[in-house]
Amino acid sequence: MMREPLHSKEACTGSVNAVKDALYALNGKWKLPLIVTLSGSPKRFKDIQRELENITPKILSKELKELELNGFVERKVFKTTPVTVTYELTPYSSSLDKIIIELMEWGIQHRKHIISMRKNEKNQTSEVLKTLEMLDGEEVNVPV
Amino acid sequence: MMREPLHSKEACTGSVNAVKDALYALNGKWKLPLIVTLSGSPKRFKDIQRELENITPKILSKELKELELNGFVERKVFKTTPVTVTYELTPYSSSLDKIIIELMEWGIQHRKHIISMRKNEKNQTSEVLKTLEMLDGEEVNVPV
DNA sequence: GATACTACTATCCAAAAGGATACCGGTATT
DNA sequence: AATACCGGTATCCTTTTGGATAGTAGTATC
Repeated sequence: MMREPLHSKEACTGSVNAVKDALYALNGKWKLPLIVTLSGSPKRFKDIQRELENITPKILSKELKELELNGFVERKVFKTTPVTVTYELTPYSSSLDKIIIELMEWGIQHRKHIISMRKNEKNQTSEVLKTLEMLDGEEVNVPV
Repeated sequence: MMREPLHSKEACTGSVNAVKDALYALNGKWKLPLIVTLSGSPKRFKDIQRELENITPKILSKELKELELNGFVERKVFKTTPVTVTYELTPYSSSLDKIIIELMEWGIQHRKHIISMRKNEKNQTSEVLKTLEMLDGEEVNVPV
């Protein structure tokens, strides 16, 4: 299996960093669920907490700040009494749509690929079996 | 800013998981650099270690196993004396090309976006300034 | 006046990821 | 016989990430 080295070592460091930046923007346990939640409509802090069960206020606060700094979410404060704070997706957040859809499609086919790899392999190590357990459960990817 | 909720809560959990699977496959500090390294040519364990400076054998071993379990890398043992072990990308690993390129392009434009956001903002919190320090340095994304 | 709701922050803690260092069995070299 | 290279493991430690729990200031409700 040979391919063009596409990347000279020097030139490609920047590309790797760009990919890392992109991955980092979506990384962590809650960013995707948060984006999905807000894609419905703007929501208030407590509403998000209720919708994403199990997220603690500390984590929610941190994740919202990160999304805001990345320009995906705007925080709006209304001077009602008491104040109302809403979080909503920005137009810029739509720039994520394409890569999210691509990642989703790839993820779906990858699950299928892993399952078919499993069936074709006769000699499986225990690690591979661990993967397979995870396949039947929630996670697909690499085992511990 | 309103958008179609694209996702009913129930239907979309699966999609979120698919995206998470995809992100997980590329995640961690070394997977991308490893894939890039092997995209040049198959390499032996020690050769990879030399090319990716600072990776310890324990981490390299772990990462290679994960890439192998995901079907991106094939480990080949040759019965020379002493044995020679090579790692090479599989044809299946090419399925990553598209999303890697998209992530790269998005990452590049995101860096520009963040920089221009910085210039347009007058009132920056200290957290935002932290981001900006990182902009001048190596990392782009979300601050601490 | 007591309780409750909102939008958080503070402190402490656990799990996961990553790394430093040392070592192993096998072979080859001098 | 001593040293060096290969392909890793084993053990321990640090950093990062995420979470549990409690509390805060302000307002409103009963």
